[in-house]
Amino acid sequence: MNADALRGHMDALLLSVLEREPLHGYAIIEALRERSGGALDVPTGTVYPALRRLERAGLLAGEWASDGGRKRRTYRLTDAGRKALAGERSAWRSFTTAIGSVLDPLR
Amino acid sequence: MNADALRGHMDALLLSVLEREPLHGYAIIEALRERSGGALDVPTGTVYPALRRLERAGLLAGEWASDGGRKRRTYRLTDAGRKALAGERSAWRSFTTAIGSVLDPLR
DNA sequence: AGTCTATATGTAGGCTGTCTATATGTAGAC
DNA sequence: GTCTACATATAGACAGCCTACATATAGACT
Repeated sequence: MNADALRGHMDALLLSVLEREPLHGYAIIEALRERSGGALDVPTGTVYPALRRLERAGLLAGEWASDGGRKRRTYRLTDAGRKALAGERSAWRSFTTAIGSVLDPLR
Repeated sequence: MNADALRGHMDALLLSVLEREPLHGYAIIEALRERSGGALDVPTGTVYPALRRLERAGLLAGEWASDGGRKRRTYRLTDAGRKALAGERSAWRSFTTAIGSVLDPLR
């Protein structure tokens, strides 16, 4: 997976994986890997800053929790985040349609 | 169309639009707009440097031509470019499958 | 006791490709 | 003589993803 290709789609991925249940960063990385069948292996240096960014933007709400001695920051979708996710899904469809119409010789 | 979303897919678009026939930069921009039904309106400041980059990489071959007083630089796919296009198409499919598997709730 | 792996978060700095803004010039319509 | 379409190009800004590094706990294994 080319790194640049992910640009601008990271937000959609993070919001989407948090749609069903709140998760902490490490679990999000695993969820992305599992859901994509191993294709998406996003480095921590990408995910943690992105989560903070989405939190600052009000799309996620983060909260510290403890599991034994380990500290986790669990994120959940806010209402604004849920709306943003709908927008991201719609944008994704437009995007794939547009690129596909150029790339796909059948259309 | 979000600018960042295009990142890493510009090469595929340019190679693809040049697959059938050689075109010059301005015509490429129009072709992208037409093929995508207006969704793709790529600025000149993106296309011209990208074409030069692809030429440097050996995927395109450019040649100056004149139509009356107007000078055009027409680009055609090289053999390497044709191979690269096949790779880009394959990468595009993997990419949409991966993102789709996370974004699309039906899967 | 020491090492290793998995779990868990985070930052600094680099890279690179897309964008905005600007510059230059021809052709043709009005 | 002005406006729009055609045509190419560059400088600099910007954003976000990456690599590399730093830190720490838990548990297994030797």
